[in-house]
Amino acid sequence: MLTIGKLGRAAGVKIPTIRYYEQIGLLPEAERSAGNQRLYSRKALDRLTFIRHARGLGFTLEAIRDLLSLSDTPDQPCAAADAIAKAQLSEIEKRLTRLASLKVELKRMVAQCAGGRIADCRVIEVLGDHSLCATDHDHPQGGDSQ
Amino acid sequence: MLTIGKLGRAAGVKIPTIRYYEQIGLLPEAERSAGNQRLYSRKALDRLTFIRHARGLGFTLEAIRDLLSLSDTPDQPCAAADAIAKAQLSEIEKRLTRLASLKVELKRMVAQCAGGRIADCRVIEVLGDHSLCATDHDHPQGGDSQ
DNA sequence: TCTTGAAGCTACAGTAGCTAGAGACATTAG
DNA sequence: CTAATGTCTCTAGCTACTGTAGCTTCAAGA
Ligand SMILES: [Zn+2]
Ligand SMILES: [Zn+2]
Ligand SMILES: [Zn+2]
Ligand SMILES: [Zn+2]
Repeated sequence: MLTIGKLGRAAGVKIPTIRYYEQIGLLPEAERSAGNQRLYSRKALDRLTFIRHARGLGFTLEAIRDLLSLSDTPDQPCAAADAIAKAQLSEIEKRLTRLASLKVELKRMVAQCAGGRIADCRVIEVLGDHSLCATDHDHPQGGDSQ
Repeated sequence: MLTIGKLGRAAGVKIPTIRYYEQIGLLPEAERSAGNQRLYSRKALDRLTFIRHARGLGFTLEAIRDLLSLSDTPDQPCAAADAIAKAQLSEIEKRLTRLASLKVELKRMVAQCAGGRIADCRVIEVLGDHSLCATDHDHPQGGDSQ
């Protein structure tokens, strides 16, 4: 059995994060020692490692919750899991597209500035007027992350 | 003078967002009508448009705050503004790199699954074991967005 | 056995950038 | 004048944590 600190080091997850995952029900409530400290099994380490890896790939905690519950029913078909992964892939692709166009715009902006006074700064000018942009680079409404 | 609704429509910003920007001091406190409703000048519209455009390019509100205060001193050299833009560009480039490697991993995962039972699902398997990944795609610590 | 320092506990507050809702007041078109 | 729409303040909520305060417990050395 591992203490929370060892579990955290083993999985690469910070202690408060582990407690947070327990609090939101992503990890089951840990067993406790006589002195009320959390104790974790090997299985808990696997689960946390799964979570950490999925987070590293950008999945939301909600998606991870679903994936974990799917992985508890190994005989079911995996279509649902695959669908979650595909959705994540397309989300990432969407963000990539958007970031690529932001990059183009920012590069243009920075390159066009001659470096004089603020009054003549192309950066400030372009920020004030989208019609000076080359692309549409639309504003997103719902953003999650990384 | 514009009411908050007209200002919002003109700039493409939702009403609560405008009030939020005022609350955090990104927009100055608006003048009020006899009936206590906010009234905005053309200048306020320009400022909000600037904010919205910069947000659309992924700048944080803090960066925008700095850019706005720089643009109030038109005779200063623009190096500071350019530095903010360059920092934003490199942030975007960092995210692009990361997202590109996530995309590779996710594509691989999805492609390798033959679509059987969960027990044999490549998606679930890879999520549980990073050594099955082709790249490092490191977990970030501080994520902001889009 | 005693002591000390590290590790763990709970609970709450804070981060970014909004968004949504309740319940009251203002403005405007017909 | 009335009804519909717009706006007001205030509060709480979202994601995924992170940090703090003020305690208790544990492990190792003397
Ligand atoms: Zn410049
Ligand atoms: Zn633009
Ligand atoms: Zn599968
Ligand atoms: Zn991996």
